[in-house]
Amino acid sequence: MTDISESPIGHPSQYADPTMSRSFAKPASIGDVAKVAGVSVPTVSRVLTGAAPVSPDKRQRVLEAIEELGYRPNGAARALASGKQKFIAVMTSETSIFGYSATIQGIETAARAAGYFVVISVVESPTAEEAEQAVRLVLGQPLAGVIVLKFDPVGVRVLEALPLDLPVVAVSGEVASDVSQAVLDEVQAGTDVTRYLLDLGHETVHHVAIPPSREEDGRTIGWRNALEAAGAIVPPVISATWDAASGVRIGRALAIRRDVTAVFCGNDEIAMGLIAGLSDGGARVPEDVSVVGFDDHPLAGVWRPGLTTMAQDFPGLGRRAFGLMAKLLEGDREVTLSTSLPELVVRASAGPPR
Amino acid sequence: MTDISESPIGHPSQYADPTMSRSFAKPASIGDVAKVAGVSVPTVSRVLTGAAPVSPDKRQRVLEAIEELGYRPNGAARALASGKQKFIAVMTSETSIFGYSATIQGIETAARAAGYFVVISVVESPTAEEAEQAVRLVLGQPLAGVIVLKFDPVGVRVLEALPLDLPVVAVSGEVASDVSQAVLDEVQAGTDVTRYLLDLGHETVHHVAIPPSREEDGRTIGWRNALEAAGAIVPPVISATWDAASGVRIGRALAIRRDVTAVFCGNDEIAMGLIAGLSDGGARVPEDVSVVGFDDHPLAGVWRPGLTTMAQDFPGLGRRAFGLMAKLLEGDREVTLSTSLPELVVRASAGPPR
DNA sequence: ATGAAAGCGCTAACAA
DNA sequence: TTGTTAGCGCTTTCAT
Repeated sequence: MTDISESPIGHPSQYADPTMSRSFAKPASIGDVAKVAGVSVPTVSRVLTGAAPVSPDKRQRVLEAIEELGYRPNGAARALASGKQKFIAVMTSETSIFGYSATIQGIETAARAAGYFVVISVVESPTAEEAEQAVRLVLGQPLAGVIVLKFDPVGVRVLEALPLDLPVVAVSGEVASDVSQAVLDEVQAGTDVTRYLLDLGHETVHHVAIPPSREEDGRTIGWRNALEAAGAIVPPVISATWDAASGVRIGRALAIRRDVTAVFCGNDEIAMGLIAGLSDGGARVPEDVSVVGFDDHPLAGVWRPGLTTMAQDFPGLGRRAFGLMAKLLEGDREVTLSTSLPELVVRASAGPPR
Repeated sequence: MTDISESPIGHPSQYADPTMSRSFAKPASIGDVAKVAGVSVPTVSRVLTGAAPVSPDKRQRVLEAIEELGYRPNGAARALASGKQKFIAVMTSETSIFGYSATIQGIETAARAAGYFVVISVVESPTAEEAEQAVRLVLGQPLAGVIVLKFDPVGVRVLEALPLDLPVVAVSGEVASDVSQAVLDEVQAGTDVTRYLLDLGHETVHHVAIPPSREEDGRTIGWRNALEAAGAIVPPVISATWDAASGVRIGRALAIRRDVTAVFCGNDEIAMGLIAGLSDGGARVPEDVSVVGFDDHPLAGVWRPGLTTMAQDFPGLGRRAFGLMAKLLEGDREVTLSTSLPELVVRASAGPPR
């Protein structure tokens, strides 16, 4: 394994005093500032928050005192006294997978613009107990609201465990009627890609599915709908994991089958893996097999052949989710649904059947 | 562009009362619980925190009251009274790029295990003003400490703006002596990959660099060291952006040059782009040009040819960073440095020169 | 084991 | 414009 070394790299002289060495000095409080500036505590508070006007000279003295003492307001006290919290928790099973991280990024961008911070709460397993435990821990923190990423069963469990007497927004997944929700119309999108492949001349389309959030994910449902509407046979769903390597394995297995000419993959990582596995097995893409992905991963355009895929605007999804949260934060309790439709990006991995 | 629809999806009957419809009801406090349970406030606190023993019957009554009222402790009040905060801010310029998100994931995992939550603070531009503003905002929140991702100039600025009278840990970048820091030995790693290519028989190695954190990043320095030590000529550094597409452009340009037989890329996305560009330009990898990457991106093994790369343990880096934070949180002010060495993963994208 | 009292650092309501 | 007085909801002494 990797070597890891750990070593002290210096003892700054200001910490040489043994009485100081074990903890950080107690920070200056608003009272200290008031004393140094020769004003009352609320006056300091007023220059800090701008809640009320302060005469120029006092304001100046306060500012100097703050500078001199290196004063920083205590967030906990502020939150307690004002009743306003600035943290939005994002509860999710994942932070690294493309769709998740891009969505979180969108939430963060919108939250920051509104003066809020995003707190990450990862819940690993989709059991009711773990969801409840995570919710209890999270709600014990000073939070303004919670956004749940419901791309998978973990999100479903978390949302079930969450009391609805505080601002809650769900992202993606099945639409519920009691919570504001930002979603992508994956059913329609799944139908659209499948239709695209059918229109290219393929007799049917095989589907490699991502792990579903409940019974079946929207992409899979859309795929089935399109096939049935076209009177095409509906082949059994092939299940993959979130990992690209599972796509490789499936691709190798598919390479020897003459009956598969078009494959719709539940996401781009799987599609890229599938293409690799297919070519490992001697099948050419798109000449022998057409492959389309889902999401428009940053590497989809760099892949060879360029991956045709359904572009999902995850950052936009995240921003819309925060938009719904912002409404709740303002006191508007109306439950609203924000939907957007993914768009096909045509590159080179799909074409007419051989 | 994408269609976005937004619509109300229901007005739950319990909110029909107009007096309730514009805000959430005031939550139960510990005093309410005490009243219902017929005990004192501190007793409720004791069953909540476990700070002191409580008789079984009172504990039971308290638990029932909590359940009945749907009581949840107020995090801000708790933080203020106890002086203990549970949030660790991670200040970074990015959350989606592989190295960043994998590191944050490692921090989160370790933090969660220790009962802490990660707050994301994104700083977009590497100016002193923006860094100071971001620091001011972040430090106005109830935080236990701050971890700075110093992969780039933004991190450098943020660290400069950060007062050191609270727990601060830096991740990666140049080693400073006044802050605990978790790093990967990128200089050594850069030397190692370059050496690997040289040993394969290449006369020299070209380098496509990622945006550097200050003057030059460690990977580039290591590359130069190896070349100089071997007496090889040092070609000019080729600069790329974080984007894989920049690798494609560079690859196309490089495809027509006979003098480049080996290229060391600053990260895997660029390497994948480079391979795509090279093959677009008619050059074969590794027959005509050997390419190695850096990081071991999740798709590196799925790429064709499989990408030879320096594997960086980002989640481990994040965990080590939190480990240093945990020491500071316990009051140990010793400034320590934790270093680990990336390891070469040999796949198929590099070989002997033609 | 339990309660009374004090106080964490700040903002809000009220006078002046 | 400013200061005084009260809390915010919890934890922490300190008695008992």
